[in-house]
Amino acid sequence: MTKKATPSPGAIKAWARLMRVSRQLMESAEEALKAAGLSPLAWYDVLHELAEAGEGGLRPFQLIERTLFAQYSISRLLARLEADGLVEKLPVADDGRGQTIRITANGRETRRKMWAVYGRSIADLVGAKLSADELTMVSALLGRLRHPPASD
Amino acid sequence: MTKKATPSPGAIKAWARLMRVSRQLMESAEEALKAAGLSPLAWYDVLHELAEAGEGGLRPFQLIERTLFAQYSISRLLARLEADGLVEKLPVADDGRGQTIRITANGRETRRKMWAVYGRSIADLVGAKLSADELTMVSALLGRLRHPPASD
DNA sequence: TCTACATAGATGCAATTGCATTAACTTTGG
DNA sequence: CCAAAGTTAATGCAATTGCATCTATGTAGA
Repeated sequence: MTKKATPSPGAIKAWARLMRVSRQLMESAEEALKAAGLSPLAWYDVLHELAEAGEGGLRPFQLIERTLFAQYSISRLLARLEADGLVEKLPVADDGRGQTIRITANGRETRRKMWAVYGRSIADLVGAKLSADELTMVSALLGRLRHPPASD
Repeated sequence: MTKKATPSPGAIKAWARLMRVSRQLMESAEEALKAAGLSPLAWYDVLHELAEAGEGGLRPFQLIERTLFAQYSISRLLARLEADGLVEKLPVADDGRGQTIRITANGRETRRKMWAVYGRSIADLVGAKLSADELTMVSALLGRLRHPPASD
């Protein structure tokens, strides 16, 4: 009998804090971007992955794995990013179904501008609130909650 | 010069973990409810607040304060809950604009059923992953991130 | 009292999301 | 080589969300 149907008060509190705080912080960051006239966080996430991927770009399904967005969500997000000239879609040599998404110079510039605001939000909302050790501890503890228990 | 434009690597990592883990866990819980043929988490949040409030009920604006949902979101959610017979709307004696929302017996029952599933998710996803001390630590650290820095 | 302003809650409309399906390939197994 | 099954990405349509506004009521000050 290791399965508990009802969580401990400590677990409930940790859960509640996690849900509430993450939502609040996310909204604060989102708000800051909007106030600066920039695009939503989801755009940043994708541009960030693409920037890290470099010239080789990424396939949409790889973006799905990395960002955890839904397939249709990525499909539409990429359509908007392309319409805005932030990414380009290239055919894939050995797979006629697929495409490779590559960030454009314009996309990199947009990402840079977004980071100026987003990074400051992170610094203000998290960096300024906890010490380096505490940050490490939070990361480690949250890491143990990953579901399924894997990857970074 | 205490304002940092760029967050430390530790802050970035903690932020990323927080956003990713909270989303994953939320989705897992949401999925479990759906798989059990139950309503979404937002319904639970509201029913929970109303159940705690007791016979006196709560005004919609109080629900907004407690749940952090948007005004229009609460307005529509309550309309659906009422349509399902889970809550009832009562006029307020001394304020003709307002109403008091009270949970019904049916609503309490629905909340109970949802908790059976939701509680198990919390136990599995959080309670089973960290010790009591670690849970306390997570709650404390996350508590320091509340924004604005206040209330429980 | 009357006007100006504030607060409570609902809602029209456009944009976004989620679900289910589809179209266009690829791969596998006979 | 062919049929069946799998993968990749897009999309029609309904439901939900977000924004801005609106109605109704309450409050404060001239």
